[in-house]
Amino acid sequence: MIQYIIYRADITMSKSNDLKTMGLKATLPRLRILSLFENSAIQHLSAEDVYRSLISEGEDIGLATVYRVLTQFEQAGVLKRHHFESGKAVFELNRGDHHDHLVCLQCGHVGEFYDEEIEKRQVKIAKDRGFIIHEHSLSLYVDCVKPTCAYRKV
Amino acid sequence: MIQYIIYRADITMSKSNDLKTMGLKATLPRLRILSLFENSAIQHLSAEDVYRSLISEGEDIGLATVYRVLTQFEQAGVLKRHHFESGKAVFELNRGDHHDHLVCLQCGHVGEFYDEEIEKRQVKIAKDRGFIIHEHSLSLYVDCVKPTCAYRKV
DNA sequence: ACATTATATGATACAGTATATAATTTACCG
DNA sequence: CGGTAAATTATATACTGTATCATATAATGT
Repeated sequence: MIQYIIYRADITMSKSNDLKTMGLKATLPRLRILSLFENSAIQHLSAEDVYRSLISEGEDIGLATVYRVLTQFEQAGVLKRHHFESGKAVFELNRGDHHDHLVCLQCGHVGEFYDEEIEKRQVKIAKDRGFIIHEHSLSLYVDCVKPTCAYRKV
Repeated sequence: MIQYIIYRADITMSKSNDLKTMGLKATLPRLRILSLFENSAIQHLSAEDVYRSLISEGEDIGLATVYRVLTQFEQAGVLKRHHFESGKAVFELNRGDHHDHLVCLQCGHVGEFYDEEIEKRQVKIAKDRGFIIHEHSLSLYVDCVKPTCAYRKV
């Protein structure tokens, strides 16, 4: 019992200010979800992934809450939402940078890359057609050829 | 009555061989859907778009059939399926070329572009990381600045 | 042409992802 | 602490898409 109090206090100490500065109450589900993204080895998680992960840790959290919090975090700029070909949205921590994705069709692993030249040409292509780029989505769907391809299936 | 026969015969004449060469029976729903994509001013249509369009033309078609036929056409290489941010899949005629998309967030209009340099760099990026590109998806989400932005909302 | 046979269709039920509702619980602040 | 406003939970409900199965249709052989 005492350990639980300490654990919870620890999380609250380190993260509640982050939540408050984005205008959100520092509730336990929000702290748990934020911690999960910061500590998980897997960067890209679906709502279902988050839900299952917290349930398996013994948290009493609802799926609706997960969806709601993920959307709030996205709006607050803490998470980024991506739509890959799976049909379900995946989320990752927004570390301030921009990058595109490289998704292995064999193992589901999601890698990241950034190419200055591609970025420039995208802006030019849109501009030449009379548009202003709001955002873009570039995903390369690949087949691993490395023996290291043994990641968890997303 | 004679006009109807002529119309139907006309479609059957021109398109049924196309369907047969892909191992599909030349049924009326398939001919209708193929015609729709070939004649529609809007290139990118969702399953719901196709269904509504055919219903409004007086066709007695089921939504399940539309989904089934669209998937068959995709597998046969007649259509290409895309997942934009809307969450629902859209289809377009596969004219053999490759192109990427430029989606206006204001009006939903979908434009196309192709950039040789971007294509090359994508291949190189994947190769450098030990992957072979299977396919890729690049979509620019833009805000129209042209007064001509008055297309139908997707 | 017609009958046969294999396939396709369409209504419905169902699966999966995501959101809306409303009663209960929780966090915040004096 | 205690009051209040907001968040959570479970449930119901959208919405996209697929599976099922009885009926209808197209291709094939005579």
